[in-house]
Amino acid sequence: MGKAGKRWWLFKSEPEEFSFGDLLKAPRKRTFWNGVRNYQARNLLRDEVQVGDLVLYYHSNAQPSGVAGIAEVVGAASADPTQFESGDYHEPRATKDAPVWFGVEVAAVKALPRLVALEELKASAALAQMGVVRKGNRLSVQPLTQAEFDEVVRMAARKV
DNA sequence: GCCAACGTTGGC
DNA sequence: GCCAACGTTGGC
Repeated sequence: MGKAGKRWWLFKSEPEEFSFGDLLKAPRKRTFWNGVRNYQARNLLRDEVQVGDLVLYYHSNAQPSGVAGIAEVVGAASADPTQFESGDYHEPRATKDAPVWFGVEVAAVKALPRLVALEELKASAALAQMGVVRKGNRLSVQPLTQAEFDEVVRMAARKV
């Protein structure tokens, strides 16, 4: 932990659950990124994602799926409160002293001028290594290179 | 709704 | 520790 320098990430969210538009409408355009229940994604949130990092906000299970906006990490990892509540996100093994699941606070930076669909991401040679275009990659928190992040932003600025 | 890909669980 | 069964993700 305690890395130097900004990093770049892609966070997936189903827009029916919480879209980028919902984030823009949220108080102070912020939300706590909760509900991650995958250990690899949790480890990234807990150990790697830092305040100041930039996030591509990806809509999954959407028509079409793709990158909708840019967000920024504004709060360091803390226990996901939903693990202590009853319901789908409850985690019986979690205690306040030893939480199992973590989240970070994110804030909307801006919507992209247009959604960059998964189909376009797949068609870009520059993005061939990006996790989301690779078959079977279901991680909801994925690291990006700065070049990948910048390329998606550039694509969004171009007409289709 | 289908199903491929992957993660998790649990019997042994 | 192996691995089959099961559950989930997410594109299509």
